[in-house]
Amino acid sequence: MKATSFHISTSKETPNDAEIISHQLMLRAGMIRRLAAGLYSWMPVGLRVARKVERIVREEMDRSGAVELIMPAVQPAELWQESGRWEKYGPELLRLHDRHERPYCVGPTHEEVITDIARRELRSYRQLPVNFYQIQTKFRDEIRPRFGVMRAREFVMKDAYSFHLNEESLVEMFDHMHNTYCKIFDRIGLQYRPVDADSGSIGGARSREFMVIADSGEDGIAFSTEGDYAANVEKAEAISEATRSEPEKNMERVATPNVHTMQEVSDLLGMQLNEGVKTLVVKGAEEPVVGLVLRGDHELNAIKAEHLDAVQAPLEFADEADIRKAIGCGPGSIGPVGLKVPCIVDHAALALSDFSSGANEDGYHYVGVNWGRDLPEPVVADIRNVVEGDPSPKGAGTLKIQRGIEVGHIFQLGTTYSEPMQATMLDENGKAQVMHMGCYGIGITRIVAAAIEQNHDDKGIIWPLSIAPFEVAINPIHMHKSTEVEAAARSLYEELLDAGMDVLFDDRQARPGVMFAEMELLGIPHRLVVSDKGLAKGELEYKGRSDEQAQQISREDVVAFLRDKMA
RNA sequence: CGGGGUAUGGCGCAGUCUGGUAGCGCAUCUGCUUUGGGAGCAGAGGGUCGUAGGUUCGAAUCCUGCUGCCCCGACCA
Repeated sequence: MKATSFHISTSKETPNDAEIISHQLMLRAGMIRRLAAGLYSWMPVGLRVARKVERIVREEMDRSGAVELIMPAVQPAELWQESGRWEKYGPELLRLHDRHERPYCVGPTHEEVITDIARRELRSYRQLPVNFYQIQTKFRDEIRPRFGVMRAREFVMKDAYSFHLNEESLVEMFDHMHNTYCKIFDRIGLQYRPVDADSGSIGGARSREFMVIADSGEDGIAFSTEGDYAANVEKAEAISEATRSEPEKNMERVATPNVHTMQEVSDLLGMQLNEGVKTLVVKGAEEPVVGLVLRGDHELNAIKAEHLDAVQAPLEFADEADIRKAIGCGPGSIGPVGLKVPCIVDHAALALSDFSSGANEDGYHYVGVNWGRDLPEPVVADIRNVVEGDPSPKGAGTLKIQRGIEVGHIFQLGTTYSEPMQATMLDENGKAQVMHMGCYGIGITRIVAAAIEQNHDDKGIIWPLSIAPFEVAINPIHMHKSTEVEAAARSLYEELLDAGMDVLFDDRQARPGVMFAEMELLGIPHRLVVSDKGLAKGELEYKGRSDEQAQQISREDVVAFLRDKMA
C-alpha cells in the first residue's frame, strides 16, 4: 500500500474524552471514529487490524472443524419468547418494530436463531456433533458504553454453537474449543489466561473465560501460585477458614454514636477491620429483605449472593426505608445478634470469635460476640470475593489477583435452549432426543483494543506482527529531491510485495520526523529507511518498533533479513 | 435510572464570574525558506458559541426548559 493512496489520519493531541490508553491511541492513530455513544466507524487502518484478527480466528475455527455460516442481525421476537429471554434479557436487548408493528430485536447473541436452524436442519444423530460459527456484528444496548471499542454497543464477535447427541460429546467439544482458543490467542501473540467463570445471562453449566492480562481490565482474576487453578473473581471459591477459637470475652453493648462505616466503627472501638462483621441488607426472594454477614474487611460477591435461593435475583440492595421497617434501625448499626430477618453468614465471618457487630439499634454496636453462645449457629455460605493470599480451592498454593479483559468465553449450555425450543434429533434407537449445546464467543473488536492495552509505549502502539496493519514501513528520505532514493524505494516496495509482505510505502514527501513519528504511533513492527547516504554503501537502515537502535543492513539481503525478523 | 461535570471552527482550549466588534494552539490551503525525529516565516479559509425560549438598547456571557456527551454510582452496615 502506498501512503498517498491510503488514508492515514493521525493526531498529536489526545482527545479529552478517551480514558484508557487503547482508546486514546486508536483515536490518535486514526483507527476508529466515534459516531455516537458506543458506536464507532472502523477507519482503514483500524479495519486492517480487525480483519487480521478475524482471519486468524477464522483459520483456527476452520482447522478445528467448525463450519462458517452467517445469520441475520435482526431477529423476530417470537424466537426470543420461545426461549424465555424476551422477558429475561432486559433493556440491553434493543427491541424494534417493523412497518407491520411486528416486534424484533437486534441480536446481542444468536442462541435462538441457531437453535431454530438446528431443529430444522439436524434430524439424525449421524449429523452430530457439528459446530457452526459466524463472524458478525452484534448490538448490546449497554447501560454505560465506555473505553471506546472495549465496551461498545455495536461490536464484532465470532460466535460458535455446537450440537451434540449427549453430554460426553459436548464436553469433548468444549475441551477441543478450549484448545482452539489457546491456539488463537497464542497466534495473535497476547498474554492471556483461561479462567473458570460464571455463565451469566447465557445460562448453562460450565464456562471458561479467556482473559487478556491488563491493569485496565474490568474483571479481576484469581489464580493459584501453584497448580493451574484460575477463576474470575466473580466465580473464585473462597474456601472455609480455619476453625474459630474459644470465646474469651463477654458480649457487651457499646455506644457508637454517629459512626456508620465499618472503618469508623473499628477506629472507635480500637479494633481491626477483620475483627468485626458487617451486615448488608438485600432484597429477598420470598422475605422482603435478607441480611448477608461478612467479615469487616471482605467484599460481598454479588454473583454468589444472587445464586442463593433466599436472595432475589438480580441482586438488589434494600433501601433505608425497607431496612428500618424490617429491622428497626438504619444501615450502619445492623448485626446478626437478635436480627429479625433471615441471614446468611460467610465462612470467614463464621470463623471469628469475640467479634464486633451492629446491635440493630441506631448508635450501638456489640463487642465480644461469639457464635453459638450469643446467637445461634447461622446458615453459612460462600458469599465473599476472594482476596490475595486466600488459600487456593484446589489445594496447594495461595491466590493472587490480576486484572483482565475478557476476550473469549466458552460455555457448556446443555439443553438450556434446545429444551424450551424443542430442538431434537433421532438417536440410534430412532428415539427423539433433545440436543446438547455448547457456545463459544470471541470479541474480535475487543481483541484489537486489548492488544493495544498490552502492547504500547509513550510513542504509540506496538503491534504483535500477526495483527499489525502493515508488517513493514518504507520511509524514503527526501524522495522528491533524489531520483536515486525514489527509484530505490519503489523497487524495494515491489520486491517486498513480491515476497508476500504487507508493506506501507510512505511516498508522501513528508519530513523524516513526521514519518517516523507516525509509523511509531501506528505501531508498524518493522521500519526500513531509504536514503542517499545508505544507498551509496548499498545499505538500508532497519529498526524494529521496540528496538533501541537502528542498524544498517545490506540492500541485497533485505528480504532474507526481514523473513528472519518475522519468523 | 441516580449523582456530578461539560457543550465556543475538524481536534484541544481561553473568553462566561463583572453583558458591549468571538480569540489562541494544532490541523487545513497558498507562497517562500527548510529537510534524519511531529519545521520556520508570511498570508488565507473556516464558528447561527448544543438547542428552544426569556431578561436587556445589546447575550457566548444572566435566567428557564430541553438535548448531546463525559465521569462516578452497594463495598455501607
